Amino acid sequence: MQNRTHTCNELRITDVGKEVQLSGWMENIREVGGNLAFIVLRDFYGTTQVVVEDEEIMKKVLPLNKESVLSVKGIVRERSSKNPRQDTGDIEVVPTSVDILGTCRYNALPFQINRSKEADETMRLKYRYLDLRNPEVKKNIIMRCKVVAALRKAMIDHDFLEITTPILTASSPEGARDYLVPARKHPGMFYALPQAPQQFKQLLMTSGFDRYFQIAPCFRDEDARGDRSPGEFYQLDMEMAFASQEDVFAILEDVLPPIFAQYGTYNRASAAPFHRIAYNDAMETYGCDKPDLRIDLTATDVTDLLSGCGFGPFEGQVVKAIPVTDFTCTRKQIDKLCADAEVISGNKAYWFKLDENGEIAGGIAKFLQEKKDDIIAALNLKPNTFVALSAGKKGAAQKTAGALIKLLGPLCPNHMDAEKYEFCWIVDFPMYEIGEESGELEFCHNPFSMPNGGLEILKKAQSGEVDPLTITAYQYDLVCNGVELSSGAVRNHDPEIMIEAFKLVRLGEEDVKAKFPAMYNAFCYGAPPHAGIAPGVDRMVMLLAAADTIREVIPFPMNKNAQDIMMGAPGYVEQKQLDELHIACVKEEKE
RNA sequence: GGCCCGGUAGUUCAGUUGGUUUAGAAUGCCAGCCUGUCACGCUGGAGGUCAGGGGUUCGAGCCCCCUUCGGGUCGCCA
Repeated sequence: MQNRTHTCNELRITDVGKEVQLSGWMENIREVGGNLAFIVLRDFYGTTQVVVEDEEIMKKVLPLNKESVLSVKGIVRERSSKNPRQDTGDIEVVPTSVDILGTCRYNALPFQINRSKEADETMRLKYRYLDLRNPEVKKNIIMRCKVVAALRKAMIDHDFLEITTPILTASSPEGARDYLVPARKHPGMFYALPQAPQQFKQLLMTSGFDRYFQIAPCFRDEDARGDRSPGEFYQLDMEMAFASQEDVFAILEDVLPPIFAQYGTYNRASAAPFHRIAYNDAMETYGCDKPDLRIDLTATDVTDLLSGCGFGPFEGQVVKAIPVTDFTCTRKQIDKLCADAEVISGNKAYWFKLDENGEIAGGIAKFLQEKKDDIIAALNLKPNTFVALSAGKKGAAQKTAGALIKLLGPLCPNHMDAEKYEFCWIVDFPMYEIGEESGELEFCHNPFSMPNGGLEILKKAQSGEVDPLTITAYQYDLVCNGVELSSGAVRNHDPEIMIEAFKLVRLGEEDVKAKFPAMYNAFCYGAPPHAGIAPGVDRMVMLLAAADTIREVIPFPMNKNAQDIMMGAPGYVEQKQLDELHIACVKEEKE
């Protein structure tokens, strides 16, 4: 049975007189008196007005609840009063018959469809199928589909093959917490859902595939954030054989800007080559490893100048200063800025101003008067400049400065050109760090990256000639507007270098073999140099949609506590299922 | 797990140092009226365990404590 001849966004003045059939949801019915009512019929494509003048049809539709699904057969007629704000606003359909295809049994919905974005998020997620009826909400999902299609096309055009990799795989010993799946045929054993197809894609390189990509689902059992959905997310995962860092950069610099410019809320995106900032420089200058380059503010180290100025919290600490010229914010905004920075970073923020007369005033000014001239010279201050300050151990001072910069940007429109996409590469990540808990040398990121300097530099570190903390890796992040889109690396494909890299963190060949058996063994059979990266699809779409949270661009998102309250996941299962899986649940003991 | 913010009609919110009849508004819902609406309009109506529990007080939506739920953030995210 055919339900429609046209969609609800198709009929125009040129269709007047045609006999048509439309189907969709009854978004609204306006009964204006006598025997006259107007129905707004909505489908995926848009809305069309149906005018009810017939008594029989009126009797049929008036008792219906809004959001019931109708099929309307009728004649297209020119409206006597047109609506220029509606695509189909020149016409209306006069029904000859109305069929009810799906009744909405409730006259009170959990929220009004076209205002669902204002509703409580828990309600939206519980009734996501109603939330998604809102064209404003649906829009982001449609855009996501188009972006994914464009990414796929661009990658295929660059001679990448999309290859799917297993979802049920082995638990990996490092990184995030795994989602485990019990193995029915192997009591006590578990599969894990992949945190990323990392090892598989490197094995594909070892297999001789030259260019791989995949819109890959990734699963990590970690807590949520506004830009991090719990449980699962998608990456544009890619890897290239015989490739350098430059080759990877060139691909993404070619693939991403056109897609951002075409689909983004803002139509400007940085052109190739993207800015490159060394990790240590980013931390010094922007106070974070994902700077928002739309903001032109930077932090300056003023430790030598201010740590001994007499202000207690600066005593013996690293001090960072962020000058903001032509500052116009109120005292109230400054207080909020400092309070917000403290919430975000966990450290207090301080400030002073160089007022219109060139005097140091406000905030901690009284501790600075003695060194006024030095301060003005060091920071090159002009009148009407606000200076935000942070202090603490190096990391804490940087982090607070980073929080201040990201808060100051939106507060000072003259220091932020917000309506564009500004990409940058963060490069030269340190290979090793001193672990906070262990106090010993550990891998800073992942152990698969190629150290800058290769085998030689590792051997020098081993012999004490070189400080291992100064070794950098061919590891890079792609950042856009302060959002980390992606991490990637030139991989360590040489078993000898791998063993040497592990030696520095007190692990031997046996440990490498035990942790990454497939990859290590594969590399022993001749592996090509290779490099790759994996931009997060959800985060890209979030940026493109200028959405407040990542949940706005995921069709069926989970809540912060990793629950799908619509489906009831996670949920209890039948005892029989547990028995088959050899699982006995221990009741959680409450203290 | 720590810290911060929040929970008041179906929904979004207001609610004054703690004190005025029946805790308000908007929207939605229900009823009546309305022949060109398009956020239709007009009149009327229903709708509340002020998240739950305990405390302070002559008196608590408001102050204190506990619990719970939600959001943000830190930890965490090779």
